Amino acid sequence: MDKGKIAEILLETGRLLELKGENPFKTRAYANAARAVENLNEPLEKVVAEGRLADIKGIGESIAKKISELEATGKLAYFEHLKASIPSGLAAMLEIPGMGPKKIRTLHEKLGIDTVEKLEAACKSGEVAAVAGFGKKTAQNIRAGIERRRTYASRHLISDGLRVSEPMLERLRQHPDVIRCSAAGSLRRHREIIGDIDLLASSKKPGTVIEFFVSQPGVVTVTAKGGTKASVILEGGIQSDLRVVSDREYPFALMYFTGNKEHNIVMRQRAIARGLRLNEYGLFKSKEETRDPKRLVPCDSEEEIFQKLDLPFIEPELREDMGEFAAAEKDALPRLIEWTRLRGSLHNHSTWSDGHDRLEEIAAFMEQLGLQYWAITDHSKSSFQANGLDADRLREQAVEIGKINHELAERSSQFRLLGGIEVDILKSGLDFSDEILSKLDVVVASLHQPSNNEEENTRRLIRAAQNKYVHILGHATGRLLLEREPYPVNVRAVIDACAEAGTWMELNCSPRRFDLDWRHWPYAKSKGVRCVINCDAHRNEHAGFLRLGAGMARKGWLEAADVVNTMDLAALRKALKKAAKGTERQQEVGNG
DNA sequence: GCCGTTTTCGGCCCGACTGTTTTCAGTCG
Repeated sequence: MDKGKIAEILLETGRLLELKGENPFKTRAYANAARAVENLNEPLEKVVAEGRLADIKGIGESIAKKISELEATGKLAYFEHLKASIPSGLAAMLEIPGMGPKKIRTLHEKLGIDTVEKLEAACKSGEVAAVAGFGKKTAQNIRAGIERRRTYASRHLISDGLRVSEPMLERLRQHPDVIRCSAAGSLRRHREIIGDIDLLASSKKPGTVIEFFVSQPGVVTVTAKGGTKASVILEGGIQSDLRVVSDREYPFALMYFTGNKEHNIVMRQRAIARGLRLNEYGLFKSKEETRDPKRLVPCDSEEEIFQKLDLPFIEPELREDMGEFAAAEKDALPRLIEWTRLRGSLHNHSTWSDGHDRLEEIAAFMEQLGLQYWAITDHSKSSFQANGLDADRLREQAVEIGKINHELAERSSQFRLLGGIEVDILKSGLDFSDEILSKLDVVVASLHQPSNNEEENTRRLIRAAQNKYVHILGHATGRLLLEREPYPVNVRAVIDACAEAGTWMELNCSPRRFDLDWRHWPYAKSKGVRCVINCDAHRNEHAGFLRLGAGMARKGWLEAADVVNTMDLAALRKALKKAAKGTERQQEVGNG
């Protein structure tokens, strides 16, 4: 059983225990253990086999046993019993905003409510409002919550979040009473999926800023409004929370609300270990929780707060409690890539297959953006639904690209199109022969018709990676965020194969993909696999994905040197001569 | 249920907001 599934079961176990009214620290222990499993940096079966489970922080004797059982049998008796003892509808109710384990339990005990439908009916009939501790308002809110959940998903692509948050921030910035403001939370950490948009502002007049915020265009509903905090639902269904603090508190609040939760806990513990106390209002010289300004250790920026806790600045993207503290202690934090270092994209489409823009339009647009190169890698013939190219059309396209490049050269432009293909990885091998592939500038190999069999998919990808004319493995797991799970594949084995063959891996920066996932990049990097941040552009505006992709690469701890398309055109052309790469390797061996 | 270079028992991050209370519980982040 893979670790993702095991983590899921542990998480679910914790949730069920919550519904049972278990000690909250016990329920949290399951969530922590799930996280520890998820973030494990080596094969779970190896850790289990060597009896080292309980050595992992967050996993003790009891949960170690449960993980072993899951690993060995694929089942957990404890979990099955637990699940059978709790109506499945109760767990579903946890998803309703405002409904926590206590309320769910109360309603279940008092009214026998065990499904969302019954809950809705009981709210309507007034039964819920009559229960002690509940009231009309609560019943109303529950109904609204159910309704809202039906209308809007509570998870959103980061691109959707940025689209509404950036103009909102811009308006806040221009408000005369706003001193500083920023996105915080998962958006600032650049998670691929966000639940809501957290915004933070500093002001001497928080009330006016809150009023301004809730009256913004695009605000559909105000769900909460106080003196320093408000929550709204924006058009499109994204929730946005604004907190307003004093400017002195701002850096502390920014740090606090950027999180993530686990990162913050470590920060607080570091403060406590130094006889200090950290919260969203400040860093205080006190052993007790306090907001006493006389005890404040003043800090103007997040940098200073980190400094006071003996740490270098940790970039928001790294604040996931996934090794950033250990790296910071060793002064080994990466110098993260900046998106402005990117010179082009090596996987894109045109009207020759399923893209929106013509070659000359693409060249003009990308040149204008100041990029140095843009590879045209349309689909290969087996992707007939995408109007894939056969060998003849591929040749014709190469001629067209040649003409455009010739014109560019004539007027001394530094920009060039590169010719290539996104070749399908079929069951039988690649969709084009080596002979054809060998003539192209850029070959991206992608699996578009995966099987349900992990070994088969893995084998196909590895074979493609080993082909000496394949430069890049495209979107290696095939996931579509919020739409489609990745196909089953042993990602580590594929990474290992790419490392071995010197094949680059794509970080597909379409916001629906972000594939390979940022969580895999530290491993890929450790193996020496280089990353290509590719737009997979189907229209010119998709060039903007480069910025999002760089954000994801940052989350994956990547530096400019790890990313192929930070190279200038001349260096890239050299690197693309994959046959030459093989030669280089041989030479290295020969020389070594 | 986990954890410990002051601890193998007694902690475990903590404040804002809401609604139902009139001093607090539940939820959320």
